[in-house]
Amino acid sequence: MTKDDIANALDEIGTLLALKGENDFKCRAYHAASRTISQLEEDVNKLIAAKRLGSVRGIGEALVEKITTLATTGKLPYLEELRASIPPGLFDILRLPGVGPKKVKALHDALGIDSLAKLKTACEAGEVAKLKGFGEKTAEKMLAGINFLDTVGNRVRFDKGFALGEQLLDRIRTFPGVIRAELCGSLRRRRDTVKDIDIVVSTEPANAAAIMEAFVKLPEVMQVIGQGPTKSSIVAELSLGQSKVVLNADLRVVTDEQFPVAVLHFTGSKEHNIRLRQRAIERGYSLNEYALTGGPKSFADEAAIYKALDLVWVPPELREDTGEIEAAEKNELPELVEVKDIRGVFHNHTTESDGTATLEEMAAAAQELGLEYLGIADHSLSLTIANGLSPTRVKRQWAAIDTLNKKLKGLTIFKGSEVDILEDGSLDFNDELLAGFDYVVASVHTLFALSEEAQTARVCKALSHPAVTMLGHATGRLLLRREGYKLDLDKVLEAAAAHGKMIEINAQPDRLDLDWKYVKRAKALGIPLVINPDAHSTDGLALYPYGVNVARRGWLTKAEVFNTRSAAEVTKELVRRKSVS
DNA sequence: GCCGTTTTCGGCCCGACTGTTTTCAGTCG
Repeated sequence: MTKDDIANALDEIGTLLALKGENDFKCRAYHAASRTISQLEEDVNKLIAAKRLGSVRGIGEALVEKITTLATTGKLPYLEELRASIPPGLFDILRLPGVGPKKVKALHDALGIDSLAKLKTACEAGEVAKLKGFGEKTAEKMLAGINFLDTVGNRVRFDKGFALGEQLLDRIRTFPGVIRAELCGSLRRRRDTVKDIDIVVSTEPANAAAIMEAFVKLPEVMQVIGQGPTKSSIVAELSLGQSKVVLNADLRVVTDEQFPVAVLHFTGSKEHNIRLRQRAIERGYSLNEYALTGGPKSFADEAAIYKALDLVWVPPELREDTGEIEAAEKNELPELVEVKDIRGVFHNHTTESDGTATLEEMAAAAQELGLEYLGIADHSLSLTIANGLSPTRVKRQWAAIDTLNKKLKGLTIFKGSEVDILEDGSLDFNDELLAGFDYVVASVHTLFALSEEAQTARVCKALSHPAVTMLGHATGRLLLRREGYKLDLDKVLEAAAAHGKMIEINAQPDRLDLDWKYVKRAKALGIPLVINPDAHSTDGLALYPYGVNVARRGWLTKAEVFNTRSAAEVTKELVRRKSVS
């Protein structure tokens, strides 16, 4: 059982208990434990073996027992009994906006509703509106929710959400009376996917109503969910080329004095905020979205609020309650890597395999971006679907790179390959050819359906090969579209650490693979990370900042990201690695 | 369910908005 499996089980228990009408704090304890387990940097089995699981914050006697049972037997009778007592269709109903566990339970208890289909029928028959605590509007909203379930309320990729958020923000900043406006929430925290857009604006109170009116009438508005004097919610849409992005967007209006506190509050995460409020209470204050009651009256910026709570300013990407409060207390937060620190990238394709730009065009684009070096890593022989290179074509490409390197000023091209990891964990080129590359990115592109055990062994074996420099897109996931292949990532990270390999943070917005939680674990194991755009075009090269977001969420400093080094340092290190292999 | 320098019970972050009520529960973030 992986951490994620255990975390999913605990999360499910929390939801099942809520649907049964259990004490909300008990449910929250399970959800909190789920988060804690999924973000654990240590191996959960080691914690169990060392009898240290109970010392983890939020995990007490009862949870130690359940987690131990899960981890050692792969099953949990308690969860199975809960599942048997709750119809699975209730989870679907729970997804409707404005419908929580209490309403789901009431519908089930009173009308026996256990599926969206039955709920729809009951709403249309007027049965739901007659229930105590329900009414016509509730029934209408549920019907609307059922119809919109496919488009609204779903998470979207960060880059798409950010595009819509920035567009709304730009428009809001032009409203009369707006003093300051910021994107908050998960967009500001740079999460890989987002569920909504949070925007905070400051103004004189007299302008608030007019700003709300203008907001709900923006051209992007599909639907107005709510409109009050200080808060309005809409469903907004934006066309992005072929695709369309639809998201909820909330706007909060505050005075300019309240602005820094409001931005802090709406940046979240919820868990980070809870810790800050507890800290405020310990100091005799009370923190809400408007002020730190009992403390300083006004704040120049967020840092001043943190200071009042005896903390240094925490970068938004770290605000997940995964140790940042403790680190901020001791002034031990890392100095996070920045986009400007990236001096080159390694995993990129050309027209030789499945890219759309030639070697020369890619080089020109890299120079345009101000990069010092560009690694070319086209696909290897067996990946015929991507026009993988034969050894002959590889050698021809090397000659082309040598020629280009003589001509170029200020840009070094490195000779790499994205070599397929074959089924048995061996590599798709022979050792002699592999030795001729400056570096090798090893990736899985086939046989996604192998068992976890086989897949893990396959990747770990590849990592033991002396020619391999780094592991490409570790899990093969496509955000919101495809799960990664089954893999014990903790074992993979340990193998990478043992063999001194690097791991890529694939910056493609639909991959962002390695996930930030594992980036943190890789950091703890001392594994160097490399931010790669996996570019298949000149435009694709410019995607690496999305990988920087992941690196920052994984607490990485400049020194922990290999491609922040200069071309000369990179050359030296790649040569050194080849000499020891 | 967890937790403890107001310790083994009684708390558990805080507020806006909606729809149902007639003072509030539920949901959301």
